[in-house]
Formats: sequence, C-alpha cells, structure tokens
Amino acid sequence: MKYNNETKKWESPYWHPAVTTDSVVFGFDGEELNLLLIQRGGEPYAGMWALPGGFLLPTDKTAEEAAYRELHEETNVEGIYMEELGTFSDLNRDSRERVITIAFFALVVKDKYVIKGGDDARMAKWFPVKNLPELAFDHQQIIDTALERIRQRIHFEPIGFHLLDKEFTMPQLQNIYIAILNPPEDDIKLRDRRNFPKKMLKLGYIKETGKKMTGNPYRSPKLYTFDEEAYTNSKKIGMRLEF
Amino acid sequence: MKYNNETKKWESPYWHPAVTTDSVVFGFDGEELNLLLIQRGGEPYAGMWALPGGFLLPTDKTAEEAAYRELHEETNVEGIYMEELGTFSDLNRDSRERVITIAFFALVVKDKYVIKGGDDARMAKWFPVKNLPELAFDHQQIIDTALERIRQRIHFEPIGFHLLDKEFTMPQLQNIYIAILNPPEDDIKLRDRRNFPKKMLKLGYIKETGKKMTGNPYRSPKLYTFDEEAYTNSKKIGMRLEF
DNA sequence: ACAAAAGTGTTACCGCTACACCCATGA
DNA sequence: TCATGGGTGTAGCGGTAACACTTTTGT
Repeated sequence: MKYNNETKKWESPYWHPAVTTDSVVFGFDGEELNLLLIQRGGEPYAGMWALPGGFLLPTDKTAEEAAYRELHEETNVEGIYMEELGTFSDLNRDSRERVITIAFFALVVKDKYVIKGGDDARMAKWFPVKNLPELAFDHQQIIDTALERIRQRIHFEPIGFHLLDKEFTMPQLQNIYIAILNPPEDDIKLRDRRNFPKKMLKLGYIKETGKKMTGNPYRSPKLYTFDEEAYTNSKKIGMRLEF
Repeated sequence: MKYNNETKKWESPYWHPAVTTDSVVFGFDGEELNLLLIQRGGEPYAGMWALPGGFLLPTDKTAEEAAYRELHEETNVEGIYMEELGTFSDLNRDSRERVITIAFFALVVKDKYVIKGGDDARMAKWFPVKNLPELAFDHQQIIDTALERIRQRIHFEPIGFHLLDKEFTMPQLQNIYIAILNPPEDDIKLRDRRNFPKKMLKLGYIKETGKKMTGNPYRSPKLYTFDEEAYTNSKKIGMRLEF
C-alpha cells in the first residue's frame, strides 16, 4: 500500500481490509475474576462498553505489539502477560467498513495498576466477569472465547500466576482455579482446602517463602512463589496440571 | 476502503495491511502424518515449497471461508475439519509489502482426495511431517505452531477421527496418537497394544461395527466408528482424554 | 508352517478423593 | 472469647501401567 500525496490517501491495486486488535484483560483481586472495559466515545455504539483496542499501524512490529500499545495508551497497564486468542472476521461485525480484529487476552494483577481513562477521555473500568454490561460489536463473543481459552489453558500451563503478585497465598491461587473453572458448589476435589495445596506442591514448582501475609483479618496465610526454573525443567520431562 | 474508477485503485484515508490466509493441512495414511505443500510459481521464493493460501477477498464471509476457498482452488480437498491457528504479523515476513496472515490447520484422510496442482500450474504434494523440504516465508514456523497445537488439542478433544475414514481400526487410531505425540520408543503407556483400546473404549464414544478390515496382510483388525452423539453427551458431563 | 500383526486379562501400585479437627488472628 | 478463615493427615478406592501368550491371515 502506498501513500498518494495528491489525494492524501493510501492506495493499492488490491483490496485490503482494515485490521484492529482487541484485548480481553483479566484482572484478579484475590477473590473474583474481573474484566477491563472501556466506554466508547463515538459512534457506533457510543456510550457502550467495549474491549480496549484499536487499529494496527504500519509502525507496529507485530499485532501483539499493537495490542499492547493500544492497551497501554488507554489504560496504564504494563509489562503484562499476553497471548493471542484468534481473529474475528465476520463480514458485518463493523457496520462502517470491513474490519477484522485480532483478539488477545491478558492476565494482570487487578490492583497493581491505577486505571486511567484513555487520552480521548474515554473511561476504563473493571467489571466482574460474572456481571458484565452489554457490549459493543461482537465483543461479548470475543470474551466468551477468551474465557473458554483460559479454562483450557489452565489445565496445562501455570497461567494462574500471572494473575497474582510474585508472592501469593494458597487460597488466592485456589480462588483463581475456582473462578476460572467455576466448578459446582459440591465439587470437593477443587474446592477442598486440603487437597488443593497437596496437588500444587507436588507439581514441584511452587516454593514456600517462609513468610506470611499480614495485615488481613483472621489467621495469616503462608506466602508462596512460583519457581520458573523448576517449572521449565518439569515441563521438559512432561508433566500435567489438571483438575 | 473504496474503489476509485479513475485511478483503478482501492483507496482509504487510513493505512490497511494486506491480509492472507495459510493452511497447514495434515493428512494421515494409517501410518504417518503428512503435510500438504504447494510449489511456488513466482517470486519471491520461486520454486520453493509453501503452505496453500492466498489473499483475503472482500467477498469472503470470514477468514476461515477464505482459507477453505483457497485450499479448494489449489488442491481439491473439501468438506474438511478446519480450525484457526493464529495470526503471523511480523513486520518483514513478506519482503514485498506488509502482509499479515491468518493461519489455519486442517485434518484430512490423506488418500481420500486426489491432489491436483493449482490452476496456475503450481504443484501440490504430500510430505511426511518428519521430512519436510525447506519452506518459503515463515511457513516452517507456522507448521511448528500447528504441530504444537494439535499435540495440545488431542489431549482434550477427539480430533484424531478427522484424520481417519468413518470406519477405522484401533491400530490406526493408536498410530495417530503416536504420530502426533511422538512419545519415546520405550513409552509403554501409549505404545502398548493392550492399554490403548481399553482406554479408548472406556471413554464410551467409540463403537464396534462388528466388521473387520479385509484385504490387508496378516490378521484382519476390527473396525470401529466414532459415536458423535455419545461424545457430545459425555462432554456435557465433563470428561478427559489424556495420555 | 512361518512370519507378521492383532487381539486379549490380570495384578500391583500410585494418586486422587473424601473427610474433621485444631490453629492463628483481629475484633 | 468469639468468629472467621487457614492449616494439616489418612484411609479407601479406582484407574493406570506393566506385563506375555494366543489367534488370525497371507505367503
């Protein structure tokens, strides 16, 4: 595609679609899974909530970098775990023109970042996953896909740690599994406080720090850390992570 | 993007990238996993092997439909299982202009289709996954991603059946698991002919047909079918499929 | 009859599930 | 001291892994 200085337009002998990125940002507060949404300024869907995102620019090295850039511009989050979710390319997903979007999901510690509105005065806000507002475009569908994806992923990879501080407690970690997998109330194997730590510790890549979390009501829980190196080793051998 | 009848070009005030689709087509012959490649006609990488694919057109309803259309035009395969793999958007993956590709993987019965060359006289050919030629663009990377994906997927979903005829034998199914997961020679749990059928049959969605496969040397193996309905039911309950 | 592949049953062990009581902390 | 949540051990069961011999079929 080339820029024509006379018409002030980009042109090409071939048709090109518009490409955007959208990010499904999950934030965990120790109890509940939350989602970061942005209130739309302009039409269409003005005033409605939507996923943070925007157009891919020729200067973006990759789509993931574009998604990260947009997210950073709009919300302040930084240095986070991101993974591609897939593309959404339905013919009429945007009424203005043909737009395909590359969706990503991100996992963050919810209260690590002060969320600002975007530069264009759009508001960013956390919503509990279980209680989302009505969403613009096909964003609800993208979110559903993201939820399904992290549900699958958590069986095989320790992605839960991205939702927690470096030092975390066993109940927090367990709450992540419960929040993501959402097992029935009477499901003991995931909700039981005795089995969960046993299973996690046996995997061999969670270490006790020897410290305890203070300043909270009731008994102070132990703090653990994720041992990246031990995980890499055990992954080589071939290990599983299921519930 | 609008078409300008005077300049004969598409134009837009905003930059748009070119978008292609590429398909990683796996074909199973009962023994080995194979990959369908196409020999490139023009530059760049003329004469080299590449994944089947091409540009997204404004008439394609979705990217998946575009990938399917291209595949059908170039190779004859039809009515196949396809799933999105992800996008590849590196700044310099195509030297001509900025091209992002949406990659898919497909699973087919290798000898069910007679592979033709494309309309533009390009040749299509099956290669064993274990012995691929040098590939154009970043296609080797896309293939590696696809292999990793099906390795993950086969633990959770019965995708193996898409690689087999409606009626298949236990050793064929087992060979798929071995070909995809590639366990060490001394790994008994996957390679043992006694444990494998037990595990598969216990899952409850493989039925005996009562028939046997004839016309092959040595003892004739039993034929089984995949019971879609039984699978759908057991999935609701929540079942696993691991090795 | 021989060679090659397919079919089949049993046992031991390990890991998961289920279950209840005591401890720490702040109010 | 009371309320709340955190921490811990064990026993039974089920399922997986490991193992060898017989049957079928074509040559």
